[in-house]
Amino acid sequence: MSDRPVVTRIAPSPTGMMHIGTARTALFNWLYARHTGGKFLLRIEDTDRERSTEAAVQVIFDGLKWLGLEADEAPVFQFARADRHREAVQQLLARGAAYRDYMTPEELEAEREVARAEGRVVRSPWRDASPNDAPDRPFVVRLKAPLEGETLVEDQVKGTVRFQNQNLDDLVLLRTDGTPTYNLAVVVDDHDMGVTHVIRGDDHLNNAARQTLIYQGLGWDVPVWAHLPLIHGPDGAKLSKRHGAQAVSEFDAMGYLPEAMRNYLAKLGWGHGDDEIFSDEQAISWFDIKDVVSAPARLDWDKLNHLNNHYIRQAEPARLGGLLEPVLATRGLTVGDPDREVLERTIPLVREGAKTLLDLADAVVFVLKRRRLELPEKVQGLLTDETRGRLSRLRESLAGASDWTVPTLEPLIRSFAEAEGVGIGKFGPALRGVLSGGSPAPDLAGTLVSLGKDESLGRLDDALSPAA
RNA sequence: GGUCCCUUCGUCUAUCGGUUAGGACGUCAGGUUUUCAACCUGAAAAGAGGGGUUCGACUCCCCUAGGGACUGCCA
Repeated sequence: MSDRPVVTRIAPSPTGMMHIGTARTALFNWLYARHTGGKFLLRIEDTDRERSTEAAVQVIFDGLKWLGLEADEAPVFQFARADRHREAVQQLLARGAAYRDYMTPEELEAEREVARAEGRVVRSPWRDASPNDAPDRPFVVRLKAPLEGETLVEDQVKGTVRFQNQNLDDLVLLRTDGTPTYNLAVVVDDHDMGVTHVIRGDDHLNNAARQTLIYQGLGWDVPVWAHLPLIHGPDGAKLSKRHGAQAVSEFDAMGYLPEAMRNYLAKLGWGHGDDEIFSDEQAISWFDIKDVVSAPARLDWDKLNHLNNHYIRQAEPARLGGLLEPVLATRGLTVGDPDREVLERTIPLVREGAKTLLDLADAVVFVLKRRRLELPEKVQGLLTDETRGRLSRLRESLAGASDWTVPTLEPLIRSFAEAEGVGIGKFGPALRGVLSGGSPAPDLAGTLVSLGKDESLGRLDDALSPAA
């Protein structure tokens, strides 16, 4: 089976949000499939009928799409395959690898208590009962797992993990109502989908041993396992709401770029020497599950921000402008057609310090303001008679500028300051205030270029003339 | 309680028995400076503890401690 083409999968259950840990698991599966030239599949584990709404499923699609990790084939819905799962159970029953367990909930509860006290696993008395003794009451079907010996999980990241079979309980395969359980469904689906490598969260390492027993009961090949350590919050505890974010959609809403997320998530638990920033192509050519780190990693916002800043600086201004529009809309700023061009030339001048798209939006509001600007008191305070005089003289040299670019305006401002016999600090803050209305803005020449000649001179005139 | 996993700077990590234990983020100091950033230079900062194995352990083994997962007719 090792020379079959690689098939990986991500198998989230639709809970209404997509956990960032799921996103990283998807990334690793995707990277490995791409690296080996195999396939990356998606299965929706929607057997919990209460939680599995259409909207919850959509959240998963959206999350994967946003991350750029779309599956190579149409998704498989687990619930729809229940008949197939039951069929597998019939096979197990026929082979004597499973049995009907008639324990009542009360009996089970009691056994659980005793078992725990004795430090052993739950055992059903029906395990070895004759089929003739079957009472007429509801039953579950359990796997008849071996009582002795050991089960080995050959894990690509953890190494060989040994489990004593006496510590492995008889999994419920079919519930009283005849519906299949998770562990059964996973095994049957992975097998049917041709999954060769099961790459998933650490929390399933124990399940791997028990699922191995199901594979063996069915006489199927066991896939290659790879259990990834979980992502923890900055404090080392399991990542949850209070750490700022845990859902993919939240990272989107906070203004992170998908390529930054991919780079960051890839570095969380995997790495390639000293390389910190790398492209998808590089990650794909370098990635190997064997190089995944076996210790859990903590989410580090500073580092994510650093990477996001890098990718914001790399991105096409037009694309960033498009991404900014919905963000700006939440601030009540609509972007019209002429604004798009303005935005596109402004973004390169202000993006240096932006860690997120939210920061970028802040950096860009000055250019979207409409005249006449309201000047905050701080700015008005700067407009002394002396400074007004200076600004109006500057206005004249600006009006005569040969062209409206940074290379022209920058020296123009410098020589103006020289001619006035003062430092730029003498009028720069006032100029900026007048042009930006007190909002953050780039350096002076950049601000002028962003606004354009007409708008710049207009704002200057507004400030220098008495309010209407 | 039981089973299993994990443990290098604050954080993410490199090291595959022999290194001044490297890089990145962050931090601190300095520089640049018309705001906020960005940027440049430099610095501090790590092998959980204890036993082994070995000429030699961060690296291999054992124990302890700490953290985590699982222990459902949830997934």
